[in-house]
Amino acid sequence: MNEFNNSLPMMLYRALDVVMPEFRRIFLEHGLTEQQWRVLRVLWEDDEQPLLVLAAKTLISSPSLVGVVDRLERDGLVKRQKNQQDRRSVCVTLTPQGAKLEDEVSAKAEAAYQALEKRVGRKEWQQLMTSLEKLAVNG
Amino acid sequence: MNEFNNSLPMMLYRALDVVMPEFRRIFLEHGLTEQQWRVLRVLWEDDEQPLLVLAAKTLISSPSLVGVVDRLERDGLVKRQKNQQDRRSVCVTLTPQGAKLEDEVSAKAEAAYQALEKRVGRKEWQQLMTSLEKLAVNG
DNA sequence: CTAAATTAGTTAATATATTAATAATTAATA
DNA sequence: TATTAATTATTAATATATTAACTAATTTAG
Repeated sequence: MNEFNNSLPMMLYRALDVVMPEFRRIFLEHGLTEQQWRVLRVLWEDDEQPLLVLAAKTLISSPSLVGVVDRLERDGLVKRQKNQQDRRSVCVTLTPQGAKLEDEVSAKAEAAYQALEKRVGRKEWQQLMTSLEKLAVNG
Repeated sequence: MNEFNNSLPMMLYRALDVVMPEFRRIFLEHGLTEQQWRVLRVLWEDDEQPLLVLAAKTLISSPSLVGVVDRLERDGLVKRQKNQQDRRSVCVTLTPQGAKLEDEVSAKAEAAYQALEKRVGRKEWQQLMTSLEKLAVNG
């Protein structure tokens, strides 16, 4: 069992299991799922992006993202806009309501993130990030 | 964008996105999903385990695991057995068919895993594992 | 010993993931 | 330029994730 339990994929899954619940709880307090938050998080940084770009930046596959954006649109947080240059493309944009949500959520999320970083320790944090970076490249 | 893109959670997700597709392809060749494989993988190592223990070892939540075991049972790979000592508990057991599958899948999965380890490099691999281990503990 | 708290497994409701396929465009090429 | 190929978003089918609630069985506390 030890082998499987300590395999790289399981270690990665375990890391996420340890880290994410607190963030999800914060998101839920504002009626957001983790994926919905990811989309908003990207749009807050840089509004008005094609769905495909959004998919890449949020690491959400296109088929999944369609649904996520559907529900964000249903809740009045984003809207779809057709691109006139390339009519295949759809731009996702924040509504005023979606933009406003940033203030309410980001502070808490940022605080939790800082607390996590502190808990892990700066040195260990850097080591982990460096390793993950390398894996993403030559994995 | 850079901040979010390089946040710990996103780095972890990206690592999994890089690592898992190849394994999933192998599992799919044998009609298995990743989660179904995880359950079998644990049972191959140690057959006949309560659902709750299986949930812990596979990192699949109980509600999800119920469905995974349902489908494994539907496909004749495992069966449920009621525990007479504690009638709340349900033991999940391999069928002969489920046990047989090990030979067909494990070799390929193991080969892919070794290849990955080689690609990453022993030293970097160890570093990453150590970091993930620490995160799992004090994250 | 019994009522209350706990535990194992499950169901329910909703959201997301995965793979394959499709419609509508746009780009590429013979 | 008439087609073929590639691209963007989407749908479809199935499987899984998440949170809450619920049932049955077992413990625990009083």
